[in-house]
Amino acid sequence: MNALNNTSRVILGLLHYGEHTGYELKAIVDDSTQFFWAASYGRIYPELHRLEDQCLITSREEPRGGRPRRLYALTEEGEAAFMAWLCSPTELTFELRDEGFLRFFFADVVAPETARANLAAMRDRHQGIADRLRELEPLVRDEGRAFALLTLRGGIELHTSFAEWCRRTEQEALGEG
Amino acid sequence: MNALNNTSRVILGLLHYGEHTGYELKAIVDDSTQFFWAASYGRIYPELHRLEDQCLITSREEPRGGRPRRLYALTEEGEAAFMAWLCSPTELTFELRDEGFLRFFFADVVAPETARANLAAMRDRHQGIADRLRELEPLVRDEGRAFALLTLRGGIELHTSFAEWCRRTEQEALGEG
DNA sequence: GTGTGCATGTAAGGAGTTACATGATTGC
DNA sequence: GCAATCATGTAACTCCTTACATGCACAC
Repeated sequence: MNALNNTSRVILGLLHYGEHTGYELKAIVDDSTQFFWAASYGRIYPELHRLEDQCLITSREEPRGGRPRRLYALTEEGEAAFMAWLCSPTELTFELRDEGFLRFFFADVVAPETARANLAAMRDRHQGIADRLRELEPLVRDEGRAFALLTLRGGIELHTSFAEWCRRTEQEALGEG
Repeated sequence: MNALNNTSRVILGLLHYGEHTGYELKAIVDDSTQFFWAASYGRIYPELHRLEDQCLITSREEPRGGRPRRLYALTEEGEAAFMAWLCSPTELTFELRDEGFLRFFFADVVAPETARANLAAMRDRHQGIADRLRELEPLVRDEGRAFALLTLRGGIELHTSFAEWCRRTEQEALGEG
């Protein structure tokens, strides 16, 4: 009973809804889980091979025109492993690495204008993510997966709060521009 | 002009305020930057050697009783590299990996009680972090570093918002317990 | 015929955690 | 005497990104 690693959790989850190629999985991740659970080609392809070796997924060739293409699907074992993960009561992974916060933490050291610029960059960053997520909203709504939509809205809300905190702190701690 | 890696940024930053051992650096990180910028012994010690090779820090032996102990301090170059990083206008690293969100994203698949349990675990997680940060507040306040305190309060606020979102979503999307 | 997108992969290297190994000191 | 804490480090391993390499299909 090996625990699923980061990339395999999202792969099995997405394959639960239907067959996909590695390329498609990457595109889906980039438009949905990206901001709280990223994945790169360099992990997706090797992980697909590994999961197939472990019989959690199967694949079949399904060329599009003359272009080779491989579709992956969950096996029963894969489905079981996915469900077991979804329902397991283990501690939830939470990892954050935020350079904006780190710079702000050290901002005693720099001039107020620099601190303000850092905070503004941080604010832009989070506002930018929130905006990008907001653009995704109609697409996700049309897909009809209620929890995917709620997750997206959660992300929008969190990044908006983050940006708000930056804005407020700029004013309260560093005076008005 | 090598860019500083993750661990070196926090090491140089902390050494700006004074000499420390690797062990102390780890303890300080665990009580301050931990939740947005973690570091482990397995990275700190090798990184201290590397930074010394690059002449960004120096060290001296300073045994406490018979117990060997090595104190590290910034060199001028190290100070300059730290300042350059603090003021550089580059894109800010922001990485998040949140298993609570990932599970919630897939919650269409499971029974509502399971979805609610996942959300409750997520809420507890963030409430727990917020509570831990709140405990740190008096300590950080006494240190007199205004931005460290503001950062801590930012963390408390963010994790509290996170927990609030969980609570609200539990009620709105999954009905009352 | 050319660029964009679809499609699959590997190689290299850095980042990061965990477990292990060692040993002194301090307080109970 | 024993446990907790101070203190330094390495080894093994996973994770992850980035860059590279390849090639077809389709629209302009």
